[in-house]
Amino acid sequence: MSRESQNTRTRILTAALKLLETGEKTRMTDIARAAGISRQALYLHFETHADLLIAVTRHVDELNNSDDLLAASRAATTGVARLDAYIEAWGGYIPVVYKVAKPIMAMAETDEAARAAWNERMAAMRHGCAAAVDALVRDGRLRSEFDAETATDILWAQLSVPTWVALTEGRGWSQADYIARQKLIAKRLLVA
Amino acid sequence: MSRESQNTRTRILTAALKLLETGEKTRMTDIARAAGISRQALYLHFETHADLLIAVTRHVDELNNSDDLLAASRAATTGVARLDAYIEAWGGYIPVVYKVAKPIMAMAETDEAARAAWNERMAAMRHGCAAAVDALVRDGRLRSEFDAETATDILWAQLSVPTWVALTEGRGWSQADYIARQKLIAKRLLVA
DNA sequence: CTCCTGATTGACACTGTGTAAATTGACAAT
DNA sequence: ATTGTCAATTTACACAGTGTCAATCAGGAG
Repeated sequence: MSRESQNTRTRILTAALKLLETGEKTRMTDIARAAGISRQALYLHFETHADLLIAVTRHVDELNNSDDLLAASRAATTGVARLDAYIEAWGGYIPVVYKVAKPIMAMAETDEAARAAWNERMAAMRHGCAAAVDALVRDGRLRSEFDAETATDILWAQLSVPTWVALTEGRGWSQADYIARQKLIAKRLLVA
Repeated sequence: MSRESQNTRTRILTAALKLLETGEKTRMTDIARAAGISRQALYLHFETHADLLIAVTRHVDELNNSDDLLAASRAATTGVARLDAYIEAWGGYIPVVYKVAKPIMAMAETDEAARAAWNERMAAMRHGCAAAVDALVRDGRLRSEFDAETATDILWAQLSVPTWVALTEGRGWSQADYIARQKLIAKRLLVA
């Protein structure tokens, strides 16, 4: 809790983040070595491995002012503009958060805390989708074949991290391709 | 290789499949106990845990005559009919294969053999998507905003297992909803 | 000086995968 | 009936990684 321990905590988060970004292993041993402390000392700052990685994602959110991302799309006037802005914002943030999110997604299979943290994140993302869909509804421009909730589900799945991974890492889409095509897809699916 | 060992091998696969289908743990110990042999004896039949699970997926494919699934969509005359038939066939097969595929997907993060097996499966699935898109091209009904390869990528990502998981398990879509909506989505995205 | 706090070290428990050596058991050949 | 063979099996072990515990050290605040 002291100033000193805060520094160490930040040092750990920074070291772990660096490992994650360079794609290196992030076992407790590796993180400890990277942070210049003993493995056991990590447990003074974080309950478990999962808790540490979750804290890193929060740290990344802070470093990138992730809240500001939503502000941009909220500022849009029309529903269509808002949809575009949201895809631009979230789609651009995925590559930033992915390297940190990847081990958490993997852990989510077995670890309850990791699963909860990831679900929370996905719920927040769906919230953004719902806001865009609602804006379309207000403009009277949501396609009639889907109700608002179904449309939100579709957009949410379309913008999910696994889909991004499949198209960029799996199929070689550039980030620019990804954003441009997702905008096209979303408009075709949802906008009347 | 003997008749006897084939029986044991099949017994192991059957036991493992049953565990997977009931959602129980599938550590080597669990599979061995379910098959009525010692854990170590499993290694006489399968090199590693991953190899065993991969063999189970192949076993499932055989039990369900997975090749016949494609036959149905190949028989379709028009491109649109083929697209529908493919979504029906593959979309219906996902819940069958998912319970077995899930641990393989999880293992794919760390295990090379699991990753290769899963990638192969996804490549085969994409092949089916490509065939449907090509049929649309032949009919001159593929939307002009995407070329055939991009359209295939989009369909492939749309029909991916993670997307199915998100919409059914994550959002509560029934299997019937899933199939019907995916058909709508695919037609809207790809058919002129 | 003493107390407090964070960090360190070394040892250990636990889970799960994979390996090695010794043993069993069935069956065929003589 | 005896022996040899070979697959199948079991007991025991090695290894990696997480998390826990106890004893100790170093430095600053009172």
